[in-house]
Amino acid sequence: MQKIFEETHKDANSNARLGLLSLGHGVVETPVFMPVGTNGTVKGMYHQDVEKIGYKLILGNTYHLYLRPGMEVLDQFGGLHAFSNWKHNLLTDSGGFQVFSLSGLRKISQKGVSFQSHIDGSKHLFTPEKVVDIQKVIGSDIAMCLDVCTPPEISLKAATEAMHITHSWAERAILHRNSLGESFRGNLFGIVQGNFYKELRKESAQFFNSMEFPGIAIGGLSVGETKEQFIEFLAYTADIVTKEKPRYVMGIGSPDYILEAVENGIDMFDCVLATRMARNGAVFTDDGVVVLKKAIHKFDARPLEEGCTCTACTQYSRSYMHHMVKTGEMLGGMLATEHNLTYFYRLMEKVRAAIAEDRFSSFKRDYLARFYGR
RNA sequence: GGAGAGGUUCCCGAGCGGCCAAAGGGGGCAGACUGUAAAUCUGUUGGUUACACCUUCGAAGGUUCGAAUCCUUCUCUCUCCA
Repeated sequence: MQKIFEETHKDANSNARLGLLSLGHGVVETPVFMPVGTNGTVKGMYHQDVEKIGYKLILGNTYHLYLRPGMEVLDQFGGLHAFSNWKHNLLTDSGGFQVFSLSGLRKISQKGVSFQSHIDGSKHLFTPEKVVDIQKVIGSDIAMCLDVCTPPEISLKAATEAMHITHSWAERAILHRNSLGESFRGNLFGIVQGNFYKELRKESAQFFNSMEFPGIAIGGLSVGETKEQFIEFLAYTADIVTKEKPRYVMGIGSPDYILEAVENGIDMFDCVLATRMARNGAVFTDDGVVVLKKAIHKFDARPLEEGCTCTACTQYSRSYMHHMVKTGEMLGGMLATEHNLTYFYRLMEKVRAAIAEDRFSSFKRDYLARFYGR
């Protein structure tokens, strides 16, 4: 197994760390936030602008891309990089989360997960092997194992069963990856599950520590639990997952969740929040979230955030952004998305600088105090 | 001048004797959004001393136990004919 991660600095007063993640389409500095581009596009953004902000690693989604445009199209174009003209790294989620969020349409068995398309209702089966195959065609630099993600407050029995299926699927995914040899060029990551039971989290983390995965994700968080639960289980799980490999918490977040993860030594995270909230008219700033549709911005000539380099902040006022949002113009969502992605990129730059200077914990405390207006 | 249609809560618009403070949109306001079935969804939108009362369906008067709904007059708008 090839080593793709190198820790370059460890914060003196917390578990936060800096690292370099070497992937098929370039090196990525960690901790890193990855924008989500489910359908081969970060909604509302040109790839060139995502790149210009500085992002070198974005997400795609196996489930969505498999349904549309389908494997034949992606195969013809030689993968998603060429098809979507994205020159940097791609991480694809396995569809495990869709298995969870589209739960009304799916059925899980030891064999795999059968589900109905949310688009046309057609029936499909995902097995751990098939999901590896799909991500091979997509050309993912990081591919995720098919897993079973579960919501909070399920029984120990149900959580155990879901975890065991996740583990057996991981073993099969590894075997299948190995059988593909050189033709599978991505890095297959395992996903720790275990719901909100510490004994299961421990078992799952140890299981994945022992497996031949180049990176490990902590899954099953940010699925509807309280923030206290999130913090508790993040810290507990992160403490057990090996520090030799890149560690990825899936599906976060907001600045508080991200900083919490970084403090626990997490290297990677992705979230739709930045882009979705932008499309719904809310932008992030160091002073908190600004809801653009509010009348308070109607005559405000200031930019969204002083000093921000994005298009909205350098060329338009809050008043204009308010107008864009109120009128439902496409440009509003586009500008807000670019702003939010710029915001999160700069936040991560500040995070990395703080770690480099061994002051992450105070940075986190001060940042959140300002963000939440205290 | 003649004939017809119509004036409903911020706007459009349903209602055509009681279940109407009045459907449904829109707009406004508030909230949610965390491995994207989301440029989406939810709540709220006359007043108050609030499981009740008050004011409200162009205006005034009338019929009725009861009227946004029926009658009379007035007023305004629109369409057609002169």
